[in-house]
Amino acid sequence: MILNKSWYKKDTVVIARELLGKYLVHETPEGTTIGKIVETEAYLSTQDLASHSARGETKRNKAMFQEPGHSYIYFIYGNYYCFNVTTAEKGIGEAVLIRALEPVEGLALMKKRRNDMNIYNLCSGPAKLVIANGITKDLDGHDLTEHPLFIEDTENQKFEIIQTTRIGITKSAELPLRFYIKDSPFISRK
DNA sequence: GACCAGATTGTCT
DNA sequence: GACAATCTGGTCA
Repeated sequence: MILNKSWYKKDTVVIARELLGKYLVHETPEGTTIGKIVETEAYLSTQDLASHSARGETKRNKAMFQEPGHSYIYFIYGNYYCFNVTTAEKGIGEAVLIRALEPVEGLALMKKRRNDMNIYNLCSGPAKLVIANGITKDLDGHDLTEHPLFIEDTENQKFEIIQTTRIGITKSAELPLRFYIKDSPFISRK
């Protein structure tokens, strides 16, 4: 079942935790890929200088200020895209970065896109999972309750959640806003 | 118009 | 473990 709009109406940090274990599904002409979310990071509006929204809305981060439950995809380091789920009310500017997935379906397609045979290296990083799932900038601002890109609920699963500091940032690096499933071999970094 | 930092990855040591 | 590659948006260093 696709997570509906009302599911996204809660605190960004709560969503970051609850997205763990959910399925990210992308349907393309080449086939469908599904990955279980095993690692996320929350980016807040205020008191979070690492967030793109810290200095207000611009053309680039526009999607971040939409209603919750949309995608925010941005280009970084000249080569890569990162995929976020928007949260918080329209105009606030918060989001959850999806950092790693456990491949569930469409493994052959993911391998083809990633040019790599090792499943532990297919989606173990924010830019890697974007490539493996064929996500493009065209999907920036996409409503994640609609096809072809959406997040699906899963059966109740039991796992322990680890909360720690975020990765790859210099500002507000001390904030404990990163979450991942304990002992998952598919996360980006320990 | 120019300059610089950046929510990363792959490659080399 | 260290660092280069690569380019766009935001700021004016």
